[in-house]
Amino acid sequence: MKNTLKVQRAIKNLTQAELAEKAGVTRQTINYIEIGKYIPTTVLSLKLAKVLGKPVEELFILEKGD
Amino acid sequence: MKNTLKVQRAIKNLTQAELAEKAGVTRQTINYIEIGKYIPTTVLSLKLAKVLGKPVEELFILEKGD
DNA sequence: ACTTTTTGTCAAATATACTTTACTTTTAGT
DNA sequence: ACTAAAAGTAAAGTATATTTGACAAAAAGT
Repeated sequence: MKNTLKVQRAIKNLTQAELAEKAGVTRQTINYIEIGKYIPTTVLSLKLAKVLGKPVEELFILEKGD
Repeated sequence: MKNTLKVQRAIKNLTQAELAEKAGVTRQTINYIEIGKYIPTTVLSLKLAKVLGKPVEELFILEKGD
């Protein structure tokens, strides 16, 4: 699964730390998700979608292997 | 977080086992998610959304405590 | 009532999300 | 070049998602 977090963050002009705070997780969690090391739970992806103003499907995209 | 899986399954006339198979997980996983015992990963909720033909936000809804 | 399908549940094992703390590297601003 | 902010990374610990196998309860079909 790939994601567009970096771009969406840029659009909203948010740092990883700021996004983390708004989503209620740590900065490292956001960093790892952005890099693809972690797959977030659905609760977290819904929160990120809410904060970033985009549907989950625009933030996270399934890939071949998934 | 609450979910509408049971209703969506009914609309598509799918058993838990059938939905599980289409999503590539076990029947127990679907059962636990439906009952609220498990929060699925984003990969799984995207797959469920795909199979059920509804956006993630319609299948899973954030609640107060989340 | 009987049988079959579907759903609920449990326990043990494995994988991985998330936290905390801390340090390094990169980027941006002056 | 210097400084500060932002992003990347890592290890250890905790929590929880998912699997497997198996059985009980409930629902549906005949």
